[in-house]
Amino acid sequence: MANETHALNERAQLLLKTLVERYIADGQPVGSRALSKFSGLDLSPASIRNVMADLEDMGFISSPHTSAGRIPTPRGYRFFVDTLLTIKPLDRVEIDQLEGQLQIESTQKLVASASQVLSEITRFAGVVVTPRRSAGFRHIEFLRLAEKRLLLILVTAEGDVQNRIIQTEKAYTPSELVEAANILNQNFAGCTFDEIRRRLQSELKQLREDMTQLMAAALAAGDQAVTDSAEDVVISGEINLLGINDLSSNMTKLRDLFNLFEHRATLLQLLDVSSRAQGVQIFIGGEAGLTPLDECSVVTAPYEVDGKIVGTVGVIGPTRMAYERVIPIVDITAKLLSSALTQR
Amino acid sequence: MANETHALNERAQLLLKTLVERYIADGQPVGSRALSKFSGLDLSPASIRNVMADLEDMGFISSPHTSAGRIPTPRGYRFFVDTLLTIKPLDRVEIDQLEGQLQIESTQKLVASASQVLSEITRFAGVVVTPRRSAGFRHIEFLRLAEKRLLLILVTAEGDVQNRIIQTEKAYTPSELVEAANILNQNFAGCTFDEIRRRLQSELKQLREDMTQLMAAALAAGDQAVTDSAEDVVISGEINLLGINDLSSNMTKLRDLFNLFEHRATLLQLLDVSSRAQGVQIFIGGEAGLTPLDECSVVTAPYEVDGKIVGTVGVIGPTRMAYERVIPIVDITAKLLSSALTQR
DNA sequence: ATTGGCGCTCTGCTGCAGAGAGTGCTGGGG
DNA sequence: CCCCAGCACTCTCTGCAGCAGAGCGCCAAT
Repeated sequence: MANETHALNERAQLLLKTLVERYIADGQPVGSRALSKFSGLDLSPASIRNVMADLEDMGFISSPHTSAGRIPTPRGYRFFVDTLLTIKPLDRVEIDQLEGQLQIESTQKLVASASQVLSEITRFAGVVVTPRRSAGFRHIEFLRLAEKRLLLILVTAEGDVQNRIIQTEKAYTPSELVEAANILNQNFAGCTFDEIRRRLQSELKQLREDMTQLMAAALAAGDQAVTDSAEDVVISGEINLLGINDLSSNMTKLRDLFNLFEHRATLLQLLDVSSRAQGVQIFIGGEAGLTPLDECSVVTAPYEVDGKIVGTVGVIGPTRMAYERVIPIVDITAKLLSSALTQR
Repeated sequence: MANETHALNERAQLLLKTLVERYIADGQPVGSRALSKFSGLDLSPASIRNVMADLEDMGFISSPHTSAGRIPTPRGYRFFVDTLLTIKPLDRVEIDQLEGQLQIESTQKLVASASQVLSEITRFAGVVVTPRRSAGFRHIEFLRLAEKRLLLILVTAEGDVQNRIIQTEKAYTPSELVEAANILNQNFAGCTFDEIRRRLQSELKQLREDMTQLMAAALAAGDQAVTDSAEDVVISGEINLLGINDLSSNMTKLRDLFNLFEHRATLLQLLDVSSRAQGVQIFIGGEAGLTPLDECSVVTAPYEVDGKIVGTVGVIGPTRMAYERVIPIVDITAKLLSSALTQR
């Protein structure tokens, strides 16, 4: 008995597979009768019951109460997705549809639309971790708005634009502004902002005093750009989860879940794990160590720019989800995102 | 009887007031006994019952069933907030706290933080309609990223910055880019984009052909800027509403409500009404004509820039909310927002 | 006009019985 | 040794009845 714990013969596997499939399909505990009908095995319910008892002993399924059918345990789901699941690839039409909804105008829009399309197509919540980037300096521009008010425009090496309005103590002439911009553009293009800060400090004496305020503003904007380019999580379609019976039956749990969504840092930590692996990863129930996700699963896949992993896309839905559908969707979305980002 | 319909004597008013207050406080239907205890009127429950019957006839209160107490009808709430409510102004500390949480770095952040602070302080959902602005052209810049890739930076008259990456067919030289920018900057500063389009069209022949693609891109960015500066609604703290029993007992209604939140246009329409009036406005239940808001109230106030109303702030919560607290909060927030925006 | 008292009504809880679903177990057959 | 029909058992769910609690409406007395 004990040495059988990890040996699942073919029949048991097939039964587990159909049980999980049936349960995912209609959310009701699955009884021996149903299983004997749908397994295709031509076994009587009585025989099936024996196998089910074994599966229960091994911790793959459990019964909510004596006279109900069986439902998969987290471990059962785990085994299911790891070895039993047959995923059918998306057909061309679906991929095109997916691709068509990505908005490639800007990185931000791309990420936001990816998250949204994931939520729309799966009817669960879509999440995307924004790309990690190392903001470097490329170009700066000072624009006169009013006598002592300037618009500062800063372009990072990655092509992100940062802009802010600054109040100055002195009224700069256009040529002074051009000069200040030139100093930065010609000497520091390609540098990180820390480098610029260091080098400016050592060369500070050589700068006219009225230039320093502009330089300081530029560096502040640069720091902001660095902060903005830090990782963040974009979530869409949380509302979809309101409609899922598995989750919304328990109001307190539902609230915990939504609180988690507001707590970006925690979520980020979870999703970052996924970016260390290749390909689609699945977290079932509280596997990630987060209690609010008890009844949820998270399906993630990393995406990359120029072959380097820079972020993660994913879907958060009930553990009872159609994995064979969600997995390829997440997979393809990650790939589409990668290629869209690499093109730019 | 009939001519009494609109005459509420003082006693009836006091009783209605305490009834609504008690109901708001603990959410239970209020019976005659409770009312006789809390009204301070030294009347027996039996007498109170008579008055309550009158109030029910007049449509101010109703009973969920025979042997329950009474709860206010929408009309009862209406009368309550219009004539019975005594609001206590916020004390200095609360105002300072409110003001301290507004982020004045940029208009966007300001609006977002206003919405957030409203939701945090009331524990309901905060909404802010972004300021109406008429995007005009001020300045443009073309920046070379790669051989056939440009970064276009467009500054509107209001100081908003629009930027986008464009693929060009031809590889422009830096001087060509400067030239294109100059054409626009020198001839069209201050114009609307429609004007620019019209005038460009008539002068098209005089432009070198290679300039037209740049101009087209500039106009496209301009249109985008106009679109971006259109009104939009920022909502925060929707999650708070999950915790409200009045709302979350009814899953379907809750979902309808959250769907409404996603449907910006409808919400915008509702909130725009408020910007036609001066001061705080209150919509009770479905008064606004939106069924998803049946159990909700919306408290709004317009905010202004330089004396002109440009948007609306507000709170969406259950009809059973502490109006005497929410009203001054919304009021002050609108004022703080006005002054923060006027300063810039 | 106010009020105490009485009867009425409606909800919510509890206990109970019967139906339905599904299991575990046992003993007989291939 | 595997399979399976049959049977007793367990648990949930539903409907029903009874009962207590809360509150009202009405009426007659003050």
